[in-house]
Amino acid sequence: MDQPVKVYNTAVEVTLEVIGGKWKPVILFHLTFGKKRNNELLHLIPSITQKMLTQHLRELEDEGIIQRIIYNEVPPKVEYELTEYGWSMKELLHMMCRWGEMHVDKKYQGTAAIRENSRLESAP
Amino acid sequence: MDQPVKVYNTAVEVTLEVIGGKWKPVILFHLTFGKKRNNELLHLIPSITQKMLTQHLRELEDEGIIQRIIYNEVPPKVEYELTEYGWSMKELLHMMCRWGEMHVDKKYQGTAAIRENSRLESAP
DNA sequence: CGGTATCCAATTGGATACTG
DNA sequence: CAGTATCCAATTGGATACCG
Repeated sequence: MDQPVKVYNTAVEVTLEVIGGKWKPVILFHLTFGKKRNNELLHLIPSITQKMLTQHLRELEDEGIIQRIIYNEVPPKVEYELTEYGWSMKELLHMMCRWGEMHVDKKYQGTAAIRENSRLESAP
Repeated sequence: MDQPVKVYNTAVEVTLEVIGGKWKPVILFHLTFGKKRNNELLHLIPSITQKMLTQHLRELEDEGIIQRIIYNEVPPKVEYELTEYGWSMKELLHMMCRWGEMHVDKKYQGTAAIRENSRLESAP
């Protein structure tokens, strides 16, 4: 009875609470292409530090967006992957990616670029 | 020649640079429903302060996403609206909104709610 | 009404060293 | 390999007072 109810002003704020912050969308974006290990993510996101990566992975795990898979091996092996629920973010993440591609092409023409073949371009 | 070129690792980072942060998506979301005045935005986003609102409005203006319309009246009247370019974010913002609505319904059932009739639900 | 300016608190981010 | 722990720097956010 009378459980505390949090009220958001718009649903956009809800989404931001889950994927807000500097790194979460980037991490999740990479995971939409499949399972990734700690070190893989560090290399895919060169400017992130181990501390920030771990911190955000834990928060995403707590939200039920991703899950850790721990293999009992030596040396240790851990993989991160989207949960079934986490996959519901794929469309949104890819839309963010496509908008960014458009923005670079249109506004930063020649003065900014996107590394490697991480462009979605015509992909779904 | 040899103008400095900024390299992003993924296009998602580009998008975050434009609409990242705690308030920008919320501000823009409200603007997708039409022009808004300073005071209107303050009431639509009760937890934002005047300082933060102004600061983010200026940044969005610099990016060419929104524009200020100053009416020469007494008392002063200023309105903010999306630029034609800014409208290209509408689909993304509304998708963020819809994901948030789904998340509240699915995960916070009963313990969180979205204020007023700001839900999109079946809207485009 | 629609802001600035200032100052201070809280949060976030990063470098480095160390652990199972 | 996959992290913790600690400490410090930078950025962000907020309260208050004031201005055109």
